[in-house]
Amino acid sequence: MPTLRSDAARSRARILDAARRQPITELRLNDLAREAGVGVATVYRHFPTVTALVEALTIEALEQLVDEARTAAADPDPALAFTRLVRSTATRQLEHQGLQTVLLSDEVSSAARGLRDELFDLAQTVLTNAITAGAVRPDLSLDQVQRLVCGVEHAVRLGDGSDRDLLLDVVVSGLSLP
Amino acid sequence: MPTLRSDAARSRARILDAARRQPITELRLNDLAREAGVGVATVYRHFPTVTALVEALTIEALEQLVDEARTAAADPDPALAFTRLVRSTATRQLEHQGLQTVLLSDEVSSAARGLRDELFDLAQTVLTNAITAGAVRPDLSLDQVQRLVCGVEHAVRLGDGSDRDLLLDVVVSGLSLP
DNA sequence: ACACGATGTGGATGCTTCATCCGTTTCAAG
DNA sequence: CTTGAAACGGATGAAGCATCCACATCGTGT
Repeated sequence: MPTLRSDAARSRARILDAARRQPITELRLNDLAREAGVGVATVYRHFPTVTALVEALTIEALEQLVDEARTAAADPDPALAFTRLVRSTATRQLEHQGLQTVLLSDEVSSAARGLRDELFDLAQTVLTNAITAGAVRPDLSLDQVQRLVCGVEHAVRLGDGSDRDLLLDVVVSGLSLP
Repeated sequence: MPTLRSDAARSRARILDAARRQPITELRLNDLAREAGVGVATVYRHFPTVTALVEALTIEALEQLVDEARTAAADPDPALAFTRLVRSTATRQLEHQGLQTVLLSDEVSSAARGLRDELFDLAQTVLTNAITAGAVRPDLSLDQVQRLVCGVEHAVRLGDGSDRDLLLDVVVSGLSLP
């Protein structure tokens, strides 16, 4: 990746800045350009697709999530490690609406893909350990757990977000063995 | 509601027929008109908004769901009644992608609203009974349960749909008290 | 049977949004 | 300072959406 020219870096920052100021669902690139004080073409040059822009907005959160996953994986108690990881994932996904897209989409940059792969590796280990320890239902794959977390995210978003912990708790206890 | 003229009825049927042939997410009304062999205006006259069309497509499923809810509510075992209702709701929602929209949207016809209200009444009763019987967590509202079901639906859709029962079971056991 | 008002039809049309192209400007290396 | 490469911006065309209105069809009353 070649170093960015100074004006290009300035434009990029302005675009990301403006993008952060509006809900991710109504990202109209044309308006975004006006908002950021740059031309439309500039937006499209920096971010060829909407997904690319979303990825740039959420890569930081993804890094943070990977960090938290590492910490969770280091927890000696497999059950605790699992619930911590699930909670972290849900929390980050709720804070950054684009994260789910990046985690599921195929058209992400190699940087995001790298982080995602690392996250999945960690999560797979944590899940396997939790199952081995008898703390979590053994009939679920990582993919299924991940999708359930996305489902909870969806459920929380349908409300005002205040019952995040409660809904998450329902699913976590559903995943756990008594 | 005045009786439909014969040609109007024919057009309406054609439109609904064509609409059923494509995924609800990509309902482009213009193409739909061509597909159905009618003019664009005809589509818009019969169904002023996309939601109106979706509602027409799913009202039958909604009626069926209300029926199932009545049956479930009649079950003498409160716990069984609850899980049956949850399963019915999830199943119907998965079969008819538009159902969730109709259940949550504000801009539905009075017919749909009536059915929906009846469904919610039944569901509220079933939930209250299940809680009273000690079968279900007492700290959840009907709205929260409904949203969780929508969440499961979302999770199933993210996959190929084959693990519907499994994912649903996770949430149901999360809702249940041991 | 038929005439006529009411109801329904179809596609041309204008409007909004999206994304690309290309002439002009800005940067920074030599 | 010169120069070529990189970036900029807005005009532009393509695409979807929903409306409008001139014409066709229905079915009722005579």
